[in-house]
Amino acid sequence: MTDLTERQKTLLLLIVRDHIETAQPVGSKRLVEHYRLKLSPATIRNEMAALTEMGYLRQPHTSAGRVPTEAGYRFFVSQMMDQAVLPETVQRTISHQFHQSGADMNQWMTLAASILAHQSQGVSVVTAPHIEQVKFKHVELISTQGRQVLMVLVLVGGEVSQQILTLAEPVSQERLSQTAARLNVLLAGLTIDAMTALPARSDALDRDILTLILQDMRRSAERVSGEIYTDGLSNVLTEPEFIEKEEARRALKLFGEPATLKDLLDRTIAGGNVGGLQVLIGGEGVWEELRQCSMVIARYGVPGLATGALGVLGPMRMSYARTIPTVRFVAGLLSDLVNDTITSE
Amino acid sequence: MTDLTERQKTLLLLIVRDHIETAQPVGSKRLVEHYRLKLSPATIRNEMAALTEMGYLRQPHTSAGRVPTEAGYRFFVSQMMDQAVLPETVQRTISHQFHQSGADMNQWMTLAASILAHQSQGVSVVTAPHIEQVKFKHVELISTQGRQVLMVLVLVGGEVSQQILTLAEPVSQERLSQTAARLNVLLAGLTIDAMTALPARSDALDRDILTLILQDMRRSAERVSGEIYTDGLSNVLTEPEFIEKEEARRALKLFGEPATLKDLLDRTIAGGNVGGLQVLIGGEGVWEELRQCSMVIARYGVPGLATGALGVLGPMRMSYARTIPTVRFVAGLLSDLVNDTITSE
DNA sequence: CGTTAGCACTCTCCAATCGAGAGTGCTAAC
DNA sequence: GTTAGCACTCTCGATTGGAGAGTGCTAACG
Repeated sequence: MTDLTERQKTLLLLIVRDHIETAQPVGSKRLVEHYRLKLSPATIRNEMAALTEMGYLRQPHTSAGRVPTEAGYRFFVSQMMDQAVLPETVQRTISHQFHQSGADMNQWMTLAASILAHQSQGVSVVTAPHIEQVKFKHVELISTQGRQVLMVLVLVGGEVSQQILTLAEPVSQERLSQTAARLNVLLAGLTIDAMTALPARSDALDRDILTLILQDMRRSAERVSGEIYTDGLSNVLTEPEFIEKEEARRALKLFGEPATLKDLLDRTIAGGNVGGLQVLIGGEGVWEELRQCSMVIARYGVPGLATGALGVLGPMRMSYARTIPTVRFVAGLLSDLVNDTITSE
Repeated sequence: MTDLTERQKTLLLLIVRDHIETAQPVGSKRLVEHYRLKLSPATIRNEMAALTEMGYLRQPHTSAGRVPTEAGYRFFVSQMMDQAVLPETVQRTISHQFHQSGADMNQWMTLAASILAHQSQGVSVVTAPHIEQVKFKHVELISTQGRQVLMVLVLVGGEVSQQILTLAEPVSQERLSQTAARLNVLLAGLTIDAMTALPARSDALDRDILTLILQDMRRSAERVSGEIYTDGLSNVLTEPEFIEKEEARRALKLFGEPATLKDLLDRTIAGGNVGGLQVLIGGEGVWEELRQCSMVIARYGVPGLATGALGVLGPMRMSYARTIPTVRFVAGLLSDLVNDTITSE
């Protein structure tokens, strides 16, 4: 890594860049001509041989050009990381889109997924921010008919869940409202732990509802991330490396199943600090299905309060120069938005 | 259509069936051997020539076997329609899965999409049931902090929407609760029309909230169907006809965009009677993107109250014998579920 | 008259072949 | 350290030549 000469470094970067653009193995001659190097092809060949020796390049067959290995990409990305910036015009366009959309989490997520997919020409995933410390805020009980009751539960942070429950016997709306009012006072701002520590309620209805509330809150706490938004699935098929359907199918399948996807996103970036960007190249030897792919992922939100994850999946040959700053920028934007809506609690 | 002899009919059905199974053009010899026909290949050839003449079959090239045309498939499907039944064991398994899942619309939709995709090996789409006559049921106003207020709106039928709004100035939770209570009494059971006919409210807060409620209800009314659930996207790539990536890509793209998808589903089956099944073969000359595909779609729910749509997309060569009864069965199941939760209103 | 055997014909598919082109590694000279 | 020259290797595309499958037609058969 460090034992590369300056010339080797620039050469390696050029090769990776060229291969990302053309999807073709890059040869010495092409390199010289295309980038007007002040060196002869023969010299380049020597350097390329050295880089191959060191594991940064690979030849698909004896006489094709060179192709970056995962190590090669990794080097490229490490250079990119602290340098790539999104053009200001693009930044403004994106910001604009966000500010123009409603103040609705759902829309933000969809928009973020759409922007990521478009900019990167890859498949995007965004998980809704998840409140890390689940706290009760408000409950509402609405009688629908007979024994059916609609329970709407609001958590601190604005997460809302609804559930239809069937009581043992019909209960009037009046009594339901009283129960809700009672619980709202009693439970205001409590965490799960605080609620379980509460003495048992004498009223049977109170007890039942309380149990359901706890159940809902636990379910909410279990989720490491919220709902999943994805976009750009069809981009998978445009990439030349996915002519081999089997590879494409695997990756696509991974992304078609929200559960797996969420798992992947959560696990790779678990506990990751917000703002930090992570680039997974070639599945990092762990995810067989992603052997040919790369992912750029990041966490966003307010640590300790509410965070979510977002990322882009593409071929290993994806345009990092474009994707990395975009992911970073959108993550920042979402963090701000989350911050604005959350900190007021 | 009617001028087919009995023998031609059985032959045509066999050919379509065989081609669906093997994905290969079917020849006269194979047909005789594989189905132990009491005829010689030569006779079959004559009949096949006739069927080709009539437009039910097609030869990809001079000397390949025959392949069904869209008309051929259509004939096959029309035979299938009132005959195909889902094995009882499968029916039970599916019912079981539904009854085991929670009484949650969200879960039902996901489950339905998953079952359809699995059974048919195609891509499934399900739209949540949509209340056709939007009526107010309940509103809840919850102060989050300062001027931010969370409004939860419940419509008759259980549809819930939430929205964060920012008031001109801070308002106490007490005042919000009063406002909500007042509106709940005033608006109970009203339709959009009835609400607009209401005399203007004197209280400014009442007026603002009322406007927002109306806005939400209108938005809800505009949607012909609810949220979209889909599954089995990766199945697209397993089908041999999608080796030609371009076709696959088109169809996939169509399904990747919820908006388009919803439009397609709604338009094809708009006003269709619940229970009726519709089979779109080869895009019916209208949808260019689906030239190679077929869709089996149905509406479910309670007409005039709440209906949704569901369907399966696959290659034109899809297993109708499997897909048609599955779609029909799942539609029936969902109708029952919707009926159970809705009629009690 | 419907059915069947036989046969010539057509077309695809596959494998083998071949030459062009690209790129390399090595050696020797600058 | 850099470069020119050259022999070598390997892929890719076009071409070719069966093999195989399936057809349509004709003539014979019951």
